[in-house]
Amino acid sequence: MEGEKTFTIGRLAKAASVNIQTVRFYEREGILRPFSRKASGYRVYDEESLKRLVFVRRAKTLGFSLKEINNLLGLRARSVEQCDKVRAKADDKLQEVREKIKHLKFLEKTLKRLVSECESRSVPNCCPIIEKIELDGLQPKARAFPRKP
Amino acid sequence: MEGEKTFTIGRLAKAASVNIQTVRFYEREGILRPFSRKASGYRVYDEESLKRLVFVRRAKTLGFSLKEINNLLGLRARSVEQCDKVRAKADDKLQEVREKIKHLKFLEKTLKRLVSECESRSVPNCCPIIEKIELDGLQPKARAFPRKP
DNA sequence: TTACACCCTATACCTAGATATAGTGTCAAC
DNA sequence: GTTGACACTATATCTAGGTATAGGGTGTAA
Repeated sequence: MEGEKTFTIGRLAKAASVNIQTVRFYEREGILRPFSRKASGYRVYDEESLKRLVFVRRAKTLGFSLKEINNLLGLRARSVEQCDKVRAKADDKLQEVREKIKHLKFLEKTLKRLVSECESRSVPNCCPIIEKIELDGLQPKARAFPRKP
Repeated sequence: MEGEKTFTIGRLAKAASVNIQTVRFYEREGILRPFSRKASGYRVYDEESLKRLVFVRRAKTLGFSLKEINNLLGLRARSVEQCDKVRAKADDKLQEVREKIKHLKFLEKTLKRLVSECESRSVPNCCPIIEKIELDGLQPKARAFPRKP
């Protein structure tokens, strides 16, 4: 319990490839507070902070807003009463994540085909137009439960 | 070749659940130009426009910027010379998409576990803390090719 | 032929998410 | 004990991606 590594804000920022101002910004936004402070006022971070920061950045690239990310990270309940609400929220997010995966897989398929057709030179003038391929299949999506009726 | 459905900007926007101003904004940004214009200056859109618009919106939720989306939609080559460059770009994007899928799948697993533990009441005080579960596993990621050495 | 919903351009404004700057304090090494 | 890298707060600025408003034209159904 002594080998716990700590970071200054600068080292944390560097480790996560994030601007140092961004780390302070996240603190103001309530997303990442330092583990503690030194007498001088210097922020002290631990390994958990780093994991959290990396998660936040990654989640951003997946299209989640800071607010959503904060909610994700706050998904827990301390009592049975809260439990149902938390479970519901987690379940909503789960559906959302699955939708994203589905769409990304379609995009993956499309890109894969584009690349392989390019490589095999099987298509005259080389590359097919992605527009056409892409957009079919991402189609209809009659929503079973419209969000805003 | 006559049954081609067309839209006014308002109908297009509605069909894609997008603000009408946003459609004009996308046009200024070079992302979605109307199929044609009426004599009055009214924009005319076709089915392709709708598909494209839906794709743009979807890609946004997957964490792509408008610039990236534009590049995705423009992935094509008209000559063999251009081909290699296009293939390379598509391949880059493909890797990126796969990374996103990977991270989303991890998030999916975590959420799934959270939901099922909540449901089974297998954990005292109901819900586990997502923070801990979440962040392990999303770890290290020593990058084979650092972006900015 | 007017009324109403819809379209046009141009421009202003807004929010999220950072990023930069100014002025000052800390600390480790020399 | 000074110097250089780094930290602090506070505030200003920037970019992306929209969204709203003003002032005016269009189209169609009563």
